[in-house]
Amino acid sequence: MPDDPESTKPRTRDAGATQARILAAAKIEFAEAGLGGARVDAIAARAKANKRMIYHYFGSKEALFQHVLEAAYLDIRTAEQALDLDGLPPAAALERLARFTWGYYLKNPEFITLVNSENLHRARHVEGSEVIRAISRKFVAMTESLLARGVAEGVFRPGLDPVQLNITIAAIGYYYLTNRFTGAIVFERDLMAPQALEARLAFNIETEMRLVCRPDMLPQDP
Amino acid sequence: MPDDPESTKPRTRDAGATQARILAAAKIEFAEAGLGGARVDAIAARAKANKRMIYHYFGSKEALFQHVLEAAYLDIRTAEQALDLDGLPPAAALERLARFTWGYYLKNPEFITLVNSENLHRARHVEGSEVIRAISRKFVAMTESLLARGVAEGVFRPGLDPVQLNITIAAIGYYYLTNRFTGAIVFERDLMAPQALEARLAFNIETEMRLVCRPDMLPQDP
Amino acid sequence: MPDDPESTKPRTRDAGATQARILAAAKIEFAEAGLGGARVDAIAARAKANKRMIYHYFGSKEALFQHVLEAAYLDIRTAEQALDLDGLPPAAALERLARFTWGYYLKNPEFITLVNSENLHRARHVEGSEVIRAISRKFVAMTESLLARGVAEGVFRPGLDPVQLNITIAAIGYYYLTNRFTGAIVFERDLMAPQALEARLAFNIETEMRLVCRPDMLPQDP
Amino acid sequence: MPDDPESTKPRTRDAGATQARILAAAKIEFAEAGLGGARVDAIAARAKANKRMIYHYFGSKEALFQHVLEAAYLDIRTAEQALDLDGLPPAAALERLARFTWGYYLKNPEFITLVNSENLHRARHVEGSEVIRAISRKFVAMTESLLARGVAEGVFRPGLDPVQLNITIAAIGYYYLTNRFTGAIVFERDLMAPQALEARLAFNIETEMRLVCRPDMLPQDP
DNA sequence: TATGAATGAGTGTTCATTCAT
DNA sequence: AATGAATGAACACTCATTCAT
Repeated sequence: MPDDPESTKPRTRDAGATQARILAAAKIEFAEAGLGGARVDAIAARAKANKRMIYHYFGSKEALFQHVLEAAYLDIRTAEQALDLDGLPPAAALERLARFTWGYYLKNPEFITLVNSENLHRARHVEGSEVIRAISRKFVAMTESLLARGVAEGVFRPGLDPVQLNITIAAIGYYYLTNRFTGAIVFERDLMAPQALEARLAFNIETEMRLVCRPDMLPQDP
Repeated sequence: MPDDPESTKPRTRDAGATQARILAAAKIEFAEAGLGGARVDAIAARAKANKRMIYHYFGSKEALFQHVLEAAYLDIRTAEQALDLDGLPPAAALERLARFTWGYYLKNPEFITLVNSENLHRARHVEGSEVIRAISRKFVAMTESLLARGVAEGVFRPGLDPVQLNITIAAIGYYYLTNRFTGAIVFERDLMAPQALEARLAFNIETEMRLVCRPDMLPQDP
Repeated sequence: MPDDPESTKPRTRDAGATQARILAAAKIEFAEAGLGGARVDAIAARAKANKRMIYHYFGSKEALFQHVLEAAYLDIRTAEQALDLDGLPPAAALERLARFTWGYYLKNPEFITLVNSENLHRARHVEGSEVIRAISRKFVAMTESLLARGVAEGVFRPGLDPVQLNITIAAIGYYYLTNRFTGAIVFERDLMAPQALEARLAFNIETEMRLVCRPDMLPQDP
Repeated sequence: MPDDPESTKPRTRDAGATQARILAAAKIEFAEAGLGGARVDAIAARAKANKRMIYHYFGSKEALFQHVLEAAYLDIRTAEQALDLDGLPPAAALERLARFTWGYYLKNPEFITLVNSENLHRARHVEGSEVIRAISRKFVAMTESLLARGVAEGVFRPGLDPVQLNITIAAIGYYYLTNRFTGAIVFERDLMAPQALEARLAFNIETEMRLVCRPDMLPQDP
């Protein structure tokens, strides 16, 4: 039987493919229900794999969660590194980072839920991951060098802590999206309407620019 | 036997007290484990109440969760209303709101976890609460009038959306705290050290001030 | 406040009335759900009495069931004795008994369910009731004397066992009604339609007449 | 290890056998305690199966009850079809049916309790079963053709409703057996003594013959 | 007499995980 | 490599009954 890339049915005896299907299924399930709420049966069903395979390849539900988390962090950090901020003027680079972060959260909503779940469990699963530690360092370094460059060029305010900046960039997008359900009720507004998303992105960029840029380098208000 | 106010043992035959103990215990348990992870047995044990009482008074685990959520929202919104922002100059009022929000999250960490849990469940339990809807309106109105006053006095930038501002004020504190566990690993820093908390509060105030105030009204950098 | 006989609310401090309400409620609940399925809470609610009263007056759920059963047997046996079969010619008396039995089951459907429930429990609750034993003797004696009279008058066949006759009279009505739900499906017919009930009664009388009367004393078929 | 057909212990990894053991255990438990009184734990223990398997194979206690009921109806109806009434003269065929019905109830006492339980629940579980509807039709057809044949041969009375006849045949056996416990008290007689059973069967046949046969075709009384 | 609070043992059901093939 | 059967511990929830007033 020839390879059928369209099919979602298990290609019998293809270890790599089975693992990939399980990981993909687990990402969805964990994102929808959290670590505690996720069901191993549901993951197996979604992956069109035998439940036993999950244990064969990953050992336990928690270990699988760890794998999923690691992959998630790897994915966002890799995409960030590909932004090539160095090739842009500092202010433009900052905006690109801001847009990317927002866009990534929007396109990968599981990332947010996974991180929330992991924090509910006090980062137990991420703690031992050397991979995550390594890529995180590069992530901070990226903002650090961007800030330094901006200051050197006289565009950014000096003295800003790159960690605080990173946290803030993440926060203003992440919070809006993770709390979109209660937010819709508290603020009586459809926070996910296209216009609303656009407005939030603009507001976030404004926030970041005013935080980072020297006031005299800001575009004038109309 | 005289009243023993110190005792956590059930004061027999006191319906109100039992309900209160159950609610308090539930808040802790739900905050620690989320809705799905919370155990009714654990809540009963913590409340030093019989499990049956939970069902007697609240009907179900989910209904109890709803009660806890409602109480949580009521608490923060009530405290906000007590801030008396109207009695302060706009910038000072904004700072007070910023400090309060940060302080409330710090002192009531369950609030954050409860809200996270509710959003994992798509705000299903908060949806029908007219109480929450009502107090939320007053909350938005408060910021709205603060913004208007600041603009009128020439201190704040015009055109700011009070909802976006509220979200941002919440976001930059909430995110830092809810993700403090993964954050500690990603940023290789103890985010909960007293100094770190102080620094974050200062950074947040700075962020908000620059966002809201007219640049010429900001204190000069050294 | 004057007595309000219409009210179903408990007349405070009226022991007899409370007991009666509890018994009535229990009869309905036991009939609907059986001994095992009946809920003490439901009985209390239906009786608009405090649950504690059930235990005060009857001691336990099972004891209450026993009371209900005893009352039920007493009721049907008393009504039977009031038929005054002796005042009628034998064949007419037999028909009256047949009609009464059918009518009683129809008007008191709980009786059937109670008896079923008691038999599921191997007559444990009825076993010790001297009342039931006593009235039962009179019940059998009634048929016995009817049969004897019919034989003496040359209308009934000799040698019939009054116990078998009693059982048969009960059976052909009781079975039809207790199994009316599965019966409706098996026989694809609405067994409870007025016409169907009439037809069954006629069929039962026919069965009993042919069983008891001498063939030559039967009305000729058309 | 060789097959041990004597053993009631689970032959490991045999799905069909496990299902069969569960069904058999459930039949006994449901018959003894009714649907409500039956305990899933008890069924599992009796079946020497893990409780989880009951849910794996049958989904729920109620679904299991439905399976048991369906099997019970299938069993009696299949046995009836095997009676080959067509091969006998009408009166003999009627007697064979009467003897079979009585014998089946005696040998399968669970059947009666299951049907009682199902009627307590208003035939909820049997309602949707197309299987039961189909075999029931054949059952009625059987008596229908027997009656027609008997009339054609001049042995049976014309105009008898086969449904009423079926109900009566069932009733006079079923009622005697299902109410044997209260019956023993009411009639102060051991209704299950071998002689008593024999006498009842004879009485029932007599009842049915007199009901169905033309009076002149009945054997003369001594 | 009457009440509502409280309880412990149990219900049906679910789950992550392991076994046998 | 892959599968479906099997398990035991737990889980949310229920119930008859008793306690305190």
